[in-house]
Order: sequence, then structure tokens, then C-alpha cells
Amino acid sequence: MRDLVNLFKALSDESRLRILNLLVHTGELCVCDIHRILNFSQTKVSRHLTYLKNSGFVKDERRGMWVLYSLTNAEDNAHKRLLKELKDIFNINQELKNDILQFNKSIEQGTCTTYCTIYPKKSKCKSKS
Amino acid sequence: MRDLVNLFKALSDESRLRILNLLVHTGELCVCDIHRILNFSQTKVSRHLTYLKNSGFVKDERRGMWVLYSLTNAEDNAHKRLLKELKDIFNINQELKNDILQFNKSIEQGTCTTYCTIYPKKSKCKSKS
DNA sequence: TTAATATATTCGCCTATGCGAATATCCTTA
DNA sequence: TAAGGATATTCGCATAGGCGAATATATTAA
Repeated sequence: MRDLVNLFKALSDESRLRILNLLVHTGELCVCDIHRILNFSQTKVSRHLTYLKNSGFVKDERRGMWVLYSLTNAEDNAHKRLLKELKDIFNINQELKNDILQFNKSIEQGTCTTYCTIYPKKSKCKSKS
Repeated sequence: MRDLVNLFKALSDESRLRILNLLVHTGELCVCDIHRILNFSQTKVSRHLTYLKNSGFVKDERRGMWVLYSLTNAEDNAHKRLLKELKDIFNINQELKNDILQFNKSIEQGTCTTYCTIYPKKSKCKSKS
């Protein structure tokens, strides 16, 4: 029960939903990419990522200088269901589409650290979506 | 976006989830039934019902002395999806089952105002679930 | 009109949490 | 080891929201 409430709490913030939307779409991103794409202060991004990590929605992995964040594999049943639904809800949300456009721009302009510097080979993969 | 966040905020509290679970299961209940079944103070029940009403999850209807609360018909797409998922999540949650047991007890003992006093004819219907 | 029951609201208090600014820490490279 | 970029944490402040106690309001019945 407490876990369930905490899942909803993690989703109760517009900044966190926008971050999750980006991670759902891209697979993984470093902090500075989220910072640039959403135009959030670095502190703000880091704080919300910590919150999402504690809630179990995301995990982090250090890659040299950078820390990459991505969605966790939901083991809990409620988590699994919510995540699935969340993806659909993101898909039908107009406002969130703009964030994806900003991500695409960062790929085209070569400013996306995750896919242009850390994983340059994956950068082309982006055209698939 | 703000609407979506507000839906999640409404679900970010254990008391509200327990109230919603009861309403999902029973269809509608008056404030005093929720008060007795969940053993919440009357103030607490009223406060959370007001919150749920403002968030769009429930509606109220005065019936003489009592005010009956029930789920709204979700018009919004995200609301519709969340509600559907919520019902499944409630179903697989062990802790919430006890609240349903308490409701059943109140039916058997004749202390459920909604189905023994306000709608006595519906009281038998309860055996269907 | 008065009493009783049901419901809503207000008040004071406390905690959670959001924010920016500043600072600390970690990692790489020179 | 020093510099610089990336990330995390701390601090001070403000607001949201949870709670119980008390109070107000609404409705019914006597």
C-alpha cells in the first residue's frame, strides 16, 4: 500500500512526468541532456531524478564523467501496470510531444551528449522512432 | 498536463485510495458509511472526499440527510485509462480486501446506512459480488 | 422552534516537498 | 596535482497538504 502511494507520488509532479516521458522515448539520457532539453536547472533535474530513483521508476549508471538514467524493469505488479499505462498516456499528450521535438533537435544539432558523445553509434537509431 | 498531475496527486494518499477502493466496489456510499467502515474521523473522510471531488474522481449527491459519493464518468482520456487500471490494481491488492470485508460486515449487521437505510432494496444486491 | 444526526469548514500545528543559489563531490585530462 | 565539466547535496525559504479539535451548516423529526 505504501509502495503504491509512493508510485503515485512520484508521478504527481509535472517536471518528473516530463523527465519520465523523455526516458520512455529515448531509453536513457544523462543528466545534462535532460537539463538542456527541458531547460531545467541542473539542481532541479538532479533532485527529481533522485526522487524517481528512490521511487523505483528509474535507475542510474555512471559512464565516465556522466550518469545515465533509464527506466527500471518493473517487478512489482502495480508498477508494471502503471508504467504501461503511463506510456499510452504520454503518447496521447500533446504537451509532451514538444519535449520529444526538442530531443530530436538536440540529435540533429549534435548537442545530445548521450547519443552524440557517449553512444555515437546509437545516434542514428534515433531516426527509427 | 496540469490535469494529469492533479489526477496523480489525488491518488497519492493512502486514505484516498482506500476510499476510492470502497466506492469502486460498492458503487456509492454516504460519508458516514465510509467513516464507519474505514474507521476514519468524520472530518478526515469529508476532507478527502472534497479533494477527490475537486480532482474529478468522484461526485456527490444529497439524499435527504445524507450525501452520497460515487465515481464520476471519466470523460478525459487519461482519467479513463487511469481509472480502469486503478480498478485492476485494487483487485490485486491484499490490504484493500480487508476494507471490503468490513463493508460486507456492515451489510450483514445492518449498519450500512447507504444500503440498509437509504437504499434497502439494493442491500441484497451486495451478495452478487 | 428545538433536538438530533449528518456533513462541511476553520484553526493551529506539523511534515513533505518544490525552488534557486551556493557548495561539495566525482571523474577526466592536461 | 590542478583545472574543468558533470552531478549531487545543502541551505533557506515558501507552499501544499495531512491531522484532530472545534465549530458551522444542513436536514429531518418531534
